[in-house]
Amino acid sequence: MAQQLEPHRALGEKFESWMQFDFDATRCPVRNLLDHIGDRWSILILSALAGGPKRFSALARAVPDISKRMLTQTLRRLQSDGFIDRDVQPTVPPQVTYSLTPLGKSLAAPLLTLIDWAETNFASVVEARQKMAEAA
Amino acid sequence: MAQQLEPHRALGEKFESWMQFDFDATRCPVRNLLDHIGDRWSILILSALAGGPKRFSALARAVPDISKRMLTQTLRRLQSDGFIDRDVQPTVPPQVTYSLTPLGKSLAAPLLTLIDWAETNFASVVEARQKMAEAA
DNA sequence: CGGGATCCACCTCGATACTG
DNA sequence: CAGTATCGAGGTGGATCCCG
Repeated sequence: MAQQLEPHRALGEKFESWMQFDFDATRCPVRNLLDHIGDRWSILILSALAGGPKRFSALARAVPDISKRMLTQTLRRLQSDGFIDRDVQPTVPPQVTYSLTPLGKSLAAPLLTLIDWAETNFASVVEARQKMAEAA
Repeated sequence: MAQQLEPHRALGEKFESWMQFDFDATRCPVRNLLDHIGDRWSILILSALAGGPKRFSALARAVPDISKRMLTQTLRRLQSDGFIDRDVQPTVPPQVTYSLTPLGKSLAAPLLTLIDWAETNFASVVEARQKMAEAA
């Protein structure tokens, strides 16, 4: 067990040709995480919830261009992964509040680090892209 | 300028119905970054290069289940985004070495933080998922 | 060795309509 | 308010073959 957990940093000499071995991405922690929250919406939802519990409609406003379909789907996924809690108040109309679990909060920390990077370095990124475009 | 840069954390009261305003994801730093490196491979490539410059075939070994097509495509993208440099030695056979630019290195830092999280919390994640599955 | 070009299967995702 | 159901376009990405 735990035999092949980090092939992408330990460059092996055991692989000779193109991709002929049984690499299982689901057993690699990084790949596994990325396969679950590496889509377009999960990180956004998690970071929105990092500010505190929010209702379905509040999340929809926080991520303006997400559809109800994708919001629901993403929330279900994050819930089944143990990152968020879903609290339903059976009132009329119903109120459903989502919040981070302890595990979710722990994940949100490095995510917010990444978000901070994006915000503070956005100008540099745009500038770099323009320079690369000019060099064409 | 910079008028609507972070709608997903500042929950506004200015949005009343479903998605009828001109939100441009490319102008949001977080969305912009995610749209560029939020695919299945970019983060893996960047983290592989964080360990130092590597050649094409070395990267292919580092990310075992990527195809040449996707590796090339991802590298081109990261290059045109200013995250990596491409150095071609016109020998026979050719040697092409990729390395992080300063901007790429700066991005790699928060990425490695995330990767660390994945590796140290993998067991907890698996455990959480099993508990959620049982509760079905 | 390090690609490029082409073809095509999947499958994610948005749009739309309906519901308790 | 907070979803579910269905349909269909589009884009991602794998497979394969070729090249300097």
